[in-house]
Amino acid sequence: MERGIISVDRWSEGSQLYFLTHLHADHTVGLSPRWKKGPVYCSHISARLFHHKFPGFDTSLIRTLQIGQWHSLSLQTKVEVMAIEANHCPGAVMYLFRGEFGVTLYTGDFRWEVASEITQMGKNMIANALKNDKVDILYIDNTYCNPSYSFPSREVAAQQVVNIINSYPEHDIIIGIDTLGKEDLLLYISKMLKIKIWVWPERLQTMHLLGLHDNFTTKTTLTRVRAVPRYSFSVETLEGLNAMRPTIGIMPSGLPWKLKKVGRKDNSCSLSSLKTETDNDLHMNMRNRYTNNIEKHHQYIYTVPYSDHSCFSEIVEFVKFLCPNNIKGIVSSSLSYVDPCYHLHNIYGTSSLCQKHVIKEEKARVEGECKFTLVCDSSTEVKYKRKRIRQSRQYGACLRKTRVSLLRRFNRGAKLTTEDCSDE
DNA sequence: GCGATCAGAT
DNA sequence: CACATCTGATCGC
Repeated sequence: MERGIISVDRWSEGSQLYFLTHLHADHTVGLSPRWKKGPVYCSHISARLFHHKFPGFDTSLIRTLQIGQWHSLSLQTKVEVMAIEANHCPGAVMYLFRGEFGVTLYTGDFRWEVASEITQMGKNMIANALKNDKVDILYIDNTYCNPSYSFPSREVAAQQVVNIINSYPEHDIIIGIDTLGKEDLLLYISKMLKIKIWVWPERLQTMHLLGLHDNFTTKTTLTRVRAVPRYSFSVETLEGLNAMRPTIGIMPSGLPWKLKKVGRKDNSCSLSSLKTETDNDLHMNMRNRYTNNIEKHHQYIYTVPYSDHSCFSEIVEFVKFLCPNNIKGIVSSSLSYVDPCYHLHNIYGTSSLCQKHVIKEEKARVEGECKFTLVCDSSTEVKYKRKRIRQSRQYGACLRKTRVSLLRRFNRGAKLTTEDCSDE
C-alpha cells in the first residue's frame, strides 16, 4: 500500500523505477556514481551527460526514453510513460504517466514559451497522447507561480544581453551560468558578435558532449566574453576584475539579482539600501524590473530576465490547456509558497478544486507544514522533517534560512504510490 | 579516510 | 523573493 512504484527526481527512498527530469543538482540529490537502487529513466541527452556528472555510473541501469512515444513499463500493473521536451535545459523532459491510477503529468522544471516551436511540439505531443483523457494530477514547476513574475521570451532576453555587450565595446564581459543550461543564450551571443565564448574546462566538456564544438573556448586571449559559474559571480568578483580591466557582469535570470550585504568595513556603494528593502519596495523593484526588463543593480552588474522556468502567464496558459483535475507544485521552498491553485483561481472560478486548495493553503499557514503532504508520503520522513523544523524554530531569526534550505532539499521530486493514486 | 548529509555561502 | 551550486563541517562507518 505504501510502497513506492515510481519516483521522479527523488532518490532517497525505495522505489521500483526512478525517473530523472534533468541533471541540475537540486534534482539529483541522492544520486551518485555508485547508485544501484534500480533503473533510472531519462532522455537521451541526459544519458549522454550522465557519466560526466557521475563518472563510473552503472550504465546498465540507465534507460533512455524516446521523446513523444509511449513506453510500457515492466511493473505488476500496467503503466505507460511518455517523455516530453521541457524546454528548460539540455535533456530536460516532462513525464506523462498513464495507468490504472489515471493520468499524471510531472513537468519537472519547464518553460512554456507559447510562441516557441518546442512548446508547440510539446503541446501537440501531449494533446495526441491524451486524446480524450484528462490529466488527473499535474505536478507543475511553480517556481514563478505568482502574478508578479512576468518576463519576455528568451529570444528577446538574449537580444537584450547582446545589446548590453554592444554598448560596452571596450569592456570585458562576464556572464553567470550554471553547469548546465543557457547554452542557447551563449550561442546567440557568439553568433551575433561573431566571437567565441570562454567557459571553464569542465563546462567546455559539457559543450562538447552537447555537440557544440565551434563557439566555445578555454583560451582567455581569444575573447572578451566569458561565462563563469554563477556562484562565483559577485560584487567582489566584479570589483576585483575591474581593478585590472573594465568589466561588466550580466546575470541572466528570472529572479532579480540581489545584492548581499558586504561583510566588510567598506560601504562604498549603496548595498545597504537593497538589503533593507521591505516587501513593498521589493514589489516596486519587480515592477520597474519588468517594465524596463533590464535592470542595472550595481555599477558593474546587469540582470536580464532570461529564464529557464515558466513565468506566471505561461503557467496559466499551460494549466488552461490541460485543465487537470488536481494540481501540485513541485517547488515548495519558501515561506511565501502558496499552492499553485491559489493564484490560478481565476481559471477555475469557484470550482471545488480551487476551494480545496485555498483550504489547504489556509491550513498550511496555520500548521506551517502542510505542504509536506504534497509530495511526501513516507511517514518516517515527515516525522524527521518535522523534528528538524521544530529544532530550527528555536533559533528564531535563523528559522527562515534553515527552513528554506531544508525544504528545498526535501520538496523537489515526487513519488507515485498506490496510495497517491487511489485517493484524492 | 570515505561517502553521505547538512549548514551556510554566493 | 529564491535560481543552482560549491565549500566546509559533521556524522557514521
